[in-house]
Amino acid sequence: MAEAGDLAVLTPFEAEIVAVFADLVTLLGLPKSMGEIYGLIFASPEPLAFIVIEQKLNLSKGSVSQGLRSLRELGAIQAVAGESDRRERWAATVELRKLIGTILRERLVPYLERQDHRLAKADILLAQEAAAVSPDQLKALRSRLGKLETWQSRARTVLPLVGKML
Amino acid sequence: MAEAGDLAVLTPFEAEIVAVFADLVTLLGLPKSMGEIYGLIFASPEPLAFIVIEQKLNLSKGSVSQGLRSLRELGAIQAVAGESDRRERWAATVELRKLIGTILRERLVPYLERQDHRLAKADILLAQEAAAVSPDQLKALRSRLGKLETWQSRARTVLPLVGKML
DNA sequence: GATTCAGTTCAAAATGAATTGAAACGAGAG
DNA sequence: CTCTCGTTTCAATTCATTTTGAACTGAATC
Repeated sequence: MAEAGDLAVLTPFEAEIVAVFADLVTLLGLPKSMGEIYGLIFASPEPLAFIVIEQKLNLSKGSVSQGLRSLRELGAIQAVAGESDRRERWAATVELRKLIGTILRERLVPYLERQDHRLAKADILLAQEAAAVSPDQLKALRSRLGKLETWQSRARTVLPLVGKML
Repeated sequence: MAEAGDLAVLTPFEAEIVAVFADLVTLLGLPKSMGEIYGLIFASPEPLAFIVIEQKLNLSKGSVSQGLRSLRELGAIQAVAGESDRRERWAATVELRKLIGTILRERLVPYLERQDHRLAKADILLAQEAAAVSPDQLKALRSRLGKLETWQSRARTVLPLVGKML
């Protein structure tokens, strides 16, 4: 797609794929630059060097370095044995199931655990504070807490399922 | 749960539920204060007045006003006919299916549409730029684009489904 | 019709996250 | 051993978002 001397400019195709991932990543609450970097690598048939990414996306060295690191940690990209020079080249992990799985695991699982703790604690606290409210109100509160627990357990069952389907 | 003169302090139970929603809302990329407000209302057997929310959560009038407005727009809370004084009282919409449905609709649907456009455009652009890459590379790119389109269509089918299950 | 009160608005401040860029690093070449 | 080149690190900056608070609105009360 890109010719040798054409390092500094995104092709329209690349730009579109970059936008796709920038948007996805923003939705997930990750830095946009990370999505852009991944998108560019994903849109490239051959592995890309650091400087190419820096120039095409017009990002600072720092951002590129950080972004590559995070993507590596997520398992979204891999280093490919450099050919001629000493520069590293980066290729996309195309199995996105793994990628999405990792993101879910890193964000959603800790989230669900925090919520589990809180709901368990809320159960205890409600029992302790029960005396302070009327029986009717207590019943209403218990019902609400029950609803929260129901959602929580649904989320727990649905989310791994979704992970598998995608 | 709260007695008449006890307006300014969260009970431990309330605090826990507030934290549950603050965290949920943060995960969804909405302002934390919105989650706190909803959580407090959700944790209350009777409708709450503006000033109670302001004091218990220690938020500014501005935040409370904004938060209540957003929650109203989302259908997460409703005004309840004021009894004695002229203050409004707010009650939680406990059907969370609707709430979650609304959030999904407002965030995910527009997102999916943007992505649809981009992928369609990318298809065209790839055809236009086909000449610039080797046949092998072109094949690889087409395959990647195809993968994106597959995920996209899976997301389109899975997400409404999840909305119904939760 | 003036006053009080509940709530809203919006410009400015605060916060927090992402990005930058300069310095440091370290591997390899000479 | 020193120099160069590619990359990383991290403190400072920039940018976006949320929060604040003072001024304002409008409705009910006197």
